[in-house]
Amino acid sequence: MPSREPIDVEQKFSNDLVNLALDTMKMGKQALVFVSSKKSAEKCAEDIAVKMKDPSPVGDVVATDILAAIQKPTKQCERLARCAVKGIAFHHSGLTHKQREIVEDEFRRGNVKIICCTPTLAAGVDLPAFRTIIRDLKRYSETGWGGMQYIPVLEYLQMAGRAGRPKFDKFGEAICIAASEDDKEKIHEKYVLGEPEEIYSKLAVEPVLRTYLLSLIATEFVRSKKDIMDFFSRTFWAYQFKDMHKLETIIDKMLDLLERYEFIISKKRDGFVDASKLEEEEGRIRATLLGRRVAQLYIDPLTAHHLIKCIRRSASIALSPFSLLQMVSNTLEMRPLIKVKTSEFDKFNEQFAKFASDLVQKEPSIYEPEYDDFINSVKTAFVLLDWIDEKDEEFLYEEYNVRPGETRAKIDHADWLLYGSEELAKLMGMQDVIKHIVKLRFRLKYGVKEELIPLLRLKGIGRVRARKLYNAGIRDLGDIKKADVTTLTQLIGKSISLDIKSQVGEDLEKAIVPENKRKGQISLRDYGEE
DNA sequence: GGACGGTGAAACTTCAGGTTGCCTC
DNA sequence: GAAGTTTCACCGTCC
Repeated sequence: MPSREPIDVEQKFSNDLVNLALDTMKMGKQALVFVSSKKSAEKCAEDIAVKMKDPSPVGDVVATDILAAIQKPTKQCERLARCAVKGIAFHHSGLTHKQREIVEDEFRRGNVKIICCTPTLAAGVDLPAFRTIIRDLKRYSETGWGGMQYIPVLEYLQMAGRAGRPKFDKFGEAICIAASEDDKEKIHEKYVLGEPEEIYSKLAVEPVLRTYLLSLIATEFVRSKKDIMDFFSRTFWAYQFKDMHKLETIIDKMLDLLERYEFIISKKRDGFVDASKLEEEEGRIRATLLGRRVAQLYIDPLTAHHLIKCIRRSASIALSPFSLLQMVSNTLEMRPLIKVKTSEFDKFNEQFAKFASDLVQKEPSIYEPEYDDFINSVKTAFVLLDWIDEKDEEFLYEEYNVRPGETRAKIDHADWLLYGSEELAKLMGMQDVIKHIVKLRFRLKYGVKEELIPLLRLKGIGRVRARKLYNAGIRDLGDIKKADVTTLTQLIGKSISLDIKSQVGEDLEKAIVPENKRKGQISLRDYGEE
């Protein structure tokens, strides 16, 4: 229902967005406000919150929950909590999962009236509101023409589609804010009256094509060039692309690349083949052992190749956590990397100099275009390095300007890529590297220094409790056994003390039979860490 | 006259997000 | 390209 009667909104403040938000609340309704950056989402929420006179009835509780969702609240968390007191919130990828969940749940309960968000909330999350207010229809983009570009109509529809809650409202309102009369015309024409864009096949994206091609070969879904062409000719990509000849050239290029990386072998006529099977074997394409593993791991072959090169090189240097963290950081999968700001450029170059000898990849020249990505990967590695040095989220936010949610996402991705590296190293028979990776993954998972590893084997002991125990001189399972329960209780509380005592085989009460290992915990025993 | 605070213009900086993998003593 | 932040000059007030 694109058109309705004009709505009358009280122009109490100079900020239209604030007026609209207040108007929505006056009606007893809720709204989602879409903006184009994390910073803007936070500022908008704050702008609205400061104009609200009264706190929301359960605002304090929501704020407390938000702060409790993280070990050490950052400025961002405090900002969100301050807004939540007034029933306003912001939502973007910089929030932790728990905080996002709280904001979403409290919005559904009606305790949060307005959420200012980036497009995170447009897709995926089912969170309808009476109104969606779209402040920014332009977004910065480095690709294409650069600068600010109008977002696709499809995206606008995603956002506008959040307006109106099926069970509660008969209709919903999607409101765009225009900066000028010209802008108003443009928005009306492009978005309200416009048609959504055509959908394009994702196969056209190189990393996706590389990955799928290898996986088709690895699973023996295709066995020859002919099979490959048959398969792709039936895809949506080919349907859109039309020019099968050009498409074949692209696929040939990819096959060539995969063969050079030693992920596939194509059998030519001169191979050692039984004469009776010659015809069948001719043109046969197979995945190598390495190629099959890469496909199973679902990492981009280009990334896999980079990891393999680095692992090979690692044999000749003294491998450090930085070596491995930088190695996984400089991959497509870790993008967007944590960016080095203009003002930080010298600082990170200096800091990197101290680690330069640990590098397992070739260092690009400062004048090469790849250097940007490289130095960003160094910064990303530093963030992770500080994380395993037990720095908390607040420190990382202050030092690197990375928000808690972003830190978490980087840790998860790095772990996944390290797992992939571990598997590749196994196939390459690089036992030494594996030892390093396993240890690093463990430290990354819990964010701890090496010395805490023995204590983390215990259920109920994370980075904070392990540190408390360690500082009190209780440094391994033997120390736990010897330690007095009263001492332990003072450090980490009674129930956990009894529990860990039982985990080391001392049943002081009828303790629950402990699991030997936490779910998903990585074993270090094989690697001399007993 | 100097310290201090408030204000506004100018300069500078930065800019969304998502999924994938496992099984190990 | 534009929002948000920082820096800086300028002005008024107070001691």
